[in-house]
Amino acid sequence: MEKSYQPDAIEGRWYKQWEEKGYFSPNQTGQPYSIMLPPPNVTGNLHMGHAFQDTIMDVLTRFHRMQGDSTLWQPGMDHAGIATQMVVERQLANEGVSRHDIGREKFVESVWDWKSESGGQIEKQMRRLGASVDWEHDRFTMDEDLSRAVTKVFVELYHENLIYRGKRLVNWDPVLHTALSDLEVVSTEENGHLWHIRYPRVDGKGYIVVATTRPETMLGDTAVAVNPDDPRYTDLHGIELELPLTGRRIPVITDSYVDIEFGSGCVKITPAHDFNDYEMGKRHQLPVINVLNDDASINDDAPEAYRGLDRFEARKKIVADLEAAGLMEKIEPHVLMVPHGDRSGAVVEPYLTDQWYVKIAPLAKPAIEAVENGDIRFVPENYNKTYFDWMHRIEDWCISRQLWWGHRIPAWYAPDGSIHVGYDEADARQRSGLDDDIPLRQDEDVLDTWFSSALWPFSTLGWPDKTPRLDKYYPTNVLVTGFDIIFFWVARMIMMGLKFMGDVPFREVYVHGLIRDAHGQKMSKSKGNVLDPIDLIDGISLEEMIEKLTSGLMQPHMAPLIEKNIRLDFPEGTSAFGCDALRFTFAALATNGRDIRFDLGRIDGNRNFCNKLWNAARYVLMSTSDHEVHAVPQSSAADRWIISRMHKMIGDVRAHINEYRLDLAAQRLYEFIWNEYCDWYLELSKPVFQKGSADEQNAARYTLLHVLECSLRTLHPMMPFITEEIWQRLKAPLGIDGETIMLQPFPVAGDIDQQAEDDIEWLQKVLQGVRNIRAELNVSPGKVLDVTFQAGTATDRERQKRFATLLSGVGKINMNQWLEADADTSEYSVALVADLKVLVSLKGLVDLEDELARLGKLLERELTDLKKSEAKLGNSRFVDNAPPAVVEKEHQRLAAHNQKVDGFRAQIKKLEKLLD
RNA sequence: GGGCGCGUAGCUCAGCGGUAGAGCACUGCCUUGACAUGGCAGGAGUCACUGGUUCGAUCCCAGUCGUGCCCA
Repeated sequence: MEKSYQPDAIEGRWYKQWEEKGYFSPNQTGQPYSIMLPPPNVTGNLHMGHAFQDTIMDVLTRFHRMQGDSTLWQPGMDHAGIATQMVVERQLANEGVSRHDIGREKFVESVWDWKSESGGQIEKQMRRLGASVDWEHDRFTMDEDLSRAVTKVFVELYHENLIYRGKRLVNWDPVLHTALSDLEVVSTEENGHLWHIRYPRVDGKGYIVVATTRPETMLGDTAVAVNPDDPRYTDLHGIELELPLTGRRIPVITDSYVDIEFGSGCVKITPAHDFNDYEMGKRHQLPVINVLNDDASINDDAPEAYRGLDRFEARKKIVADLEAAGLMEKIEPHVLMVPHGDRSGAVVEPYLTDQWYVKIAPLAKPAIEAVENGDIRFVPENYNKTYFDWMHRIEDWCISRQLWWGHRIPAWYAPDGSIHVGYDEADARQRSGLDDDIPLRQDEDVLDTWFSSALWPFSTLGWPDKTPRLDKYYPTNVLVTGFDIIFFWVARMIMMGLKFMGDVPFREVYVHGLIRDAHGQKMSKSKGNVLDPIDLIDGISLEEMIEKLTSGLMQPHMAPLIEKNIRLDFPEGTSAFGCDALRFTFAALATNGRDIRFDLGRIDGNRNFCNKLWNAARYVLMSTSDHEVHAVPQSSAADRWIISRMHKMIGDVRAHINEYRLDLAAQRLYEFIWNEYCDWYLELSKPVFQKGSADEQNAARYTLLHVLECSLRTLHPMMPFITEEIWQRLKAPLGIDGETIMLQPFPVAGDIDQQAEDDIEWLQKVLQGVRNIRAELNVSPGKVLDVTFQAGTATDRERQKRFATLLSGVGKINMNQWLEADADTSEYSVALVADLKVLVSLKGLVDLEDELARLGKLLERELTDLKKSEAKLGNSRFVDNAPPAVVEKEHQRLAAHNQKVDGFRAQIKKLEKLLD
C-alpha cells in the first residue's frame, strides 16, 4: 500500500466495477426501500447543492442496501422547458438562425440533438460522486412513456373539470413570450418613483391627483377609485374625469380596497395590467383595456403617439407629455417590488391571455390532510407550517406555456372555437362525437415543466401501467430536497400522487439546508463564488479557478472583483481532496434544517481522516500478514474494550442515520476510528506484538482486523471508495466471502463490556497522568521514566499487574515496586487516579519549583470544582428537591474532589518542606 | 406587515434542564517502524441581552437587540 492515501488512483476504478456488475440494481428479496432523485435539469451541471443532496441520498441508499432492503434509487432528468429552449435558441442564434426560421418541428428535433450531445452532463458527474443510482432505469420527463403519463393526467383532470381554459391576467414574460406561474416570478426590491398625476374633472372643478409607480399603464385606465370612507373625497363619488393623453372619460368609483394612507388616496384602476385592479374591475364591471403587445410594446388600442413604443420608452414619453401639459403634480423617489421572470430576468407584466389552469382547491385539500394526519412527515418538522401556509393560500395553477419544448397540450380546437381534449386527435374526436371532416387544430402550447415533474414518483415506475416496480416501490420512503422547491415540486407531487395513485408519493420529506460559501453568501455564477464539487475532488489551480469563474459572465465588469475575492479565499486554488473526503464533509455538515457555510477547513480535515484510516489499515495489514488469523475465545481487556466501544458506535450511527442526523453519525465514526481505534487500540496492540504470548498476539491480530472491517462497513455509506479499497484487502485474512463491501451487511450493535471499559478507562487515566507530567515538566517523550504507585485499592493492584506490559510499553515507563503508604514521596511528581497515586521519579529530571507550580495549578482546578459541589450540597433546597440520583452523584463528585485536593495538598506540603 | 430560523471558543458548528463539546486555527514538546495529511500535552467561552418558571436554565417561557430566509 502507498504510504499516503491517493483517492484518484482508486475512485474511478471502483465505480466502474460497481456499475458493470449491476450492484446498483435493487435485489429481489428484501423489503422495498426507494428514493426518487429530484430530476436535475437536462441543461444542468453538478453544483454544490446537488453534490450535497446526492450524498445524503446515497448514504441512505447504501445504508439500506447493506441492510438487505430491495433498495431503489431512481435516477432521471427533467426536460426543463424554458431553460432548455433558451440554451438551444442561443446556440441557433450563434449560427444566425432563430427558431421561427426553422419552424417548430425542426426546432424540437434540434433540441433532441442537443440533448443527446451535450445534455445530461450532470449524470456523468454524479458517477464521480459515487452515486449508486439504478442507471438501468434512467428516465427523462420527455420519454415516450412519461409523456403518456402526462397526457393521461391532463385528459383525466380535464374531463373531471379540474383543468380548464380561461382568460385572465397571468404573469407574462415579454422576452420569452410566455405565461409563467406565480412561482416562476421573483420580486426584487428596486428604487423607482412615485408619479403624482393630475386627472382633470369633467365638470371643470379642477382636478384630482393619483399616484402611480407605473405611469405608462394610465393608457389603460378605466376608473379612479377612492375609499368610500375617505372624508376628503365624498364629493367625488360618481363624477367623471378626463383621462389625460387619451381623450377618454373615466368614472370615479368607491372601493374599500383603496388604502387611504397611500399616495393621495386616489388610485388609478387599470384592470388589464394589474392583478388587484383586475379584481376591482370585475367587482365594478369596468371595461378592460389592454394597451400592450406580447413583447410589452404599446399596442394599437392606445393613442397613436405611443403605439409601438417599448413600455419603458412609453413611460418616458408619457411622463414628458404630462409635464408639458402641466399635469404632473410631483415625482417622488419610491422603493417598490418589481417582478422578474426567474429564467429570463425580464420584468414580468400582468397580461390578459387565454391559458390553461389546474383547479387546485379540490387537489390541495387531501394534500393538506396527508400532512396533518401524519401520512407525510416533514423533517425537520417546522416545514409543516411553511407547507400549510402555502397550501391554504394556493391559487389555481397556470400550466400552459407558449414554448415549443415540452409536452404539447392534448387539446384541439374546432372551427367553431369548441375545445376537444383526448389522448390524441382521434380520441378527442371520438369523445366529442365529431365527424372526421371537421378540421381540428391542436393547441400550440406546451405544459409547465413542473406538470410532468409532479408525476415523477409514479411515472418513472411505469404508471399508467400496473408494473411490478410501481407496485413495489410506490410510495417511496423519503424525498430528499431543499426547501426552495417545496411549492414547485413537493406539494404538487403530493397532490398528483394522492389523486392518481390514491396514496402519498413519499412517507417522509427530509428538507436540507442550502450550501453557501465560506462567508455565508449564496453561491451564484454572477457573484463568481461557486465551487465545483468536481474541482474539490480533483483539485484545481488558482489560475484555472479564476479563468473558470470569470469567463462567460453576464456582467463582465465584475471580473476583477471576482478575481480579487478568489485570490483571497483560495490563494492556492484547492487541493485534490478526493470524493470520500467531500462526501464525508457534506455528511458532517448536514445538520438539521440549517444552511451550510462550506468551509475548506472541514474538507481538509476529512481528507486527513481518509489518510488516517488508510494508514491504520497499513498498520493492521503489516501486523497481521504472514499469520493465520482466527477468532479466539480468550481475548484481552483491550480487545474486549475496543469491540465494546465499537458496538456502542455502531448503535449510535444506525440511530443517527435513521433520524437523518448524518452530521452526528459522521462525528461518531470519526471519533471512534481516530480517537479510540487509532489513538488507543493500535497503540495498545504494539506492546502485545513485542512482548505478548502467542495467544495474546493472535487475539490482537484478529481484533485489529475485525474492528477495522466492521468500521469500514459502518463507514461505507459515507465513504464508499476508500472503504471498498481497504475492505478488499481484509477479505482474505478474515476469510470473508463476498465480492464487494457494498453488498455486505451493515454492522449490528452487540453487547457492551462494562468491565473491559472500566479497565481500559483506568489504564487511560494512568497513562494520561504520566503524559501530563511529562509534558508539563518538559521531559522529552523519548525518555523512559521511572514510575511507581502508592495507596490505591486491591483493584488498582490487580490492574497494575495485569496491564504492566501495556503501561510500560505505551507509556514509555519503567514500573517500580509499589511504595508503602507511609513512604516519602517528595522525590516524585504525582498524578491521582481516584485513590491511586501515580508517582514519577523526579531524580535529576526537573526543578522542584516547576513541579510545585504544576501541582498548584491542578489543586486550583480541583478547588474550584470542589467549591461548586459544596455549595450545591449545602443548599437544602437542592438536597430536598432534586432527584436522589442527582444528589447522590453530587456526593460522589464531592468525595472525588476532596480526595484529589487532599492528595495534592499533601504533596505540595512535602515539596515545600524540601525547599525550605 | 405575516411566517420560519439563527445568535455557544478566533472561525465553522454540535449540545438543549443537572459541573460547557468537536473540527480547524493557536501555544509547547516530538521526524518513536501505520500516519508530520502525524503524535503527546496545553491555552481559550458571564452559551447575545433582560426578566420569568425551577432546588437548578446555554437548554423551557416572555420580551429586547442583532442577523438570515420565505410570503405579502
